[in-house]
Amino acid sequence: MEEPDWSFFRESLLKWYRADRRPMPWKAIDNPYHIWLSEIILQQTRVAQGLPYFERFVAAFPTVNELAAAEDDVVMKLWEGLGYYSRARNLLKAARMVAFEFGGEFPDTYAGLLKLPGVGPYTAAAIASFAFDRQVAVLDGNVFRILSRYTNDSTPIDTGKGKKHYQMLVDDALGDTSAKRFNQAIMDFGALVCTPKKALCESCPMAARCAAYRVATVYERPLKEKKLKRRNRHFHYLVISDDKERTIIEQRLDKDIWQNLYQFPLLETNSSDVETSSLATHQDWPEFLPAGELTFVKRSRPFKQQLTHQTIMATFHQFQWKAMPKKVSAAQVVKNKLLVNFAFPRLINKFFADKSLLLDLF
DNA sequence: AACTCGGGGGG
DNA sequence: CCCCCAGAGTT
Repeated sequence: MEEPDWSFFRESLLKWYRADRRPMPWKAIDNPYHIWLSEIILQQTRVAQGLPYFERFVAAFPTVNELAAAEDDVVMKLWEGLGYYSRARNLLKAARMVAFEFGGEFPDTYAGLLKLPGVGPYTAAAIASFAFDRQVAVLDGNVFRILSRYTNDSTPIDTGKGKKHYQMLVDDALGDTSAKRFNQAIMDFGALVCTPKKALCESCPMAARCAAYRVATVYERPLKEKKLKRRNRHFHYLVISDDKERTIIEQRLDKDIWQNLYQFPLLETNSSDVETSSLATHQDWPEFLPAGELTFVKRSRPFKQQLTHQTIMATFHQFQWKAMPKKVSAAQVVKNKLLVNFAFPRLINKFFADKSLLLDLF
């Protein structure tokens, strides 16, 4: 096997690249706060999906010091709907670290950045190069795909060995050109030309020396060795309102999906085929809820939410409780109009959006 | 090393 | 239905 021609790769890439191919608001200005924020938002997230969130965060918190002073729930609400909520929790931790321990200044080295919560190898390299012009190459999904194709490499990318291997390759590919420019270029190239499914090989400037293109294995690269496992879960939410237009919600604090978000009191069962009347005998039925005082109102259709590692089927059981106390255990009794201030999973917001189900409780 | 953490877009 | 997306943290 012949040695990959990295100088050809590099020169073709940089010749192809222009900053305006994918305009992004944080590209133009070397503001470490903006660059850090954008990189956290874009982890496992498409630019089109993350962009509005970036704009809203910058508008709400123009500086890292202002973000650091924010309340947790406010940040979670801004993050609502974007997924991977540990990013929002770590975002706030890191902001407070920068603001209160580093005097509002981000670390300006790869190793220093790596110590921030939520900043791993990719993000540290991205910030170090984009904000501080450090000579480090990024290794993200685009880079795995491009390099495994260019070298027709069958090394799986989802192992420790694979990650080290491709880090070596991208370091070779980078050479001594500006990492700041190279990193932008290679990720734009992956998003616009060397895409996962319909790559533009016919107009690719590197096709002449792309090993996978030569032997028609482009769509077999990169290789993964692990298979995805999914589990099914069945949620039954208790939507309990009173005649003063208040509803009971609680915060998810367990180590599970949607940590720190809010929800209605939840019962989980082994199937969706459960009578509403049988829920009162569920072992997790809240102690503060006197089943006898609840008037059943309506049961929703099943709502399906497909996540990466689980498929969730949810049913919403609406009840009326006449003599609802002001506080119920650790849960909260909230005016319906104020529910918009709390961050909910998409699944629950879909229920809110389906007004035909609400039957003038909301 | 294996597992878990969301949600949306495209084929 | 599947896979992938400017990955990271925990076990």
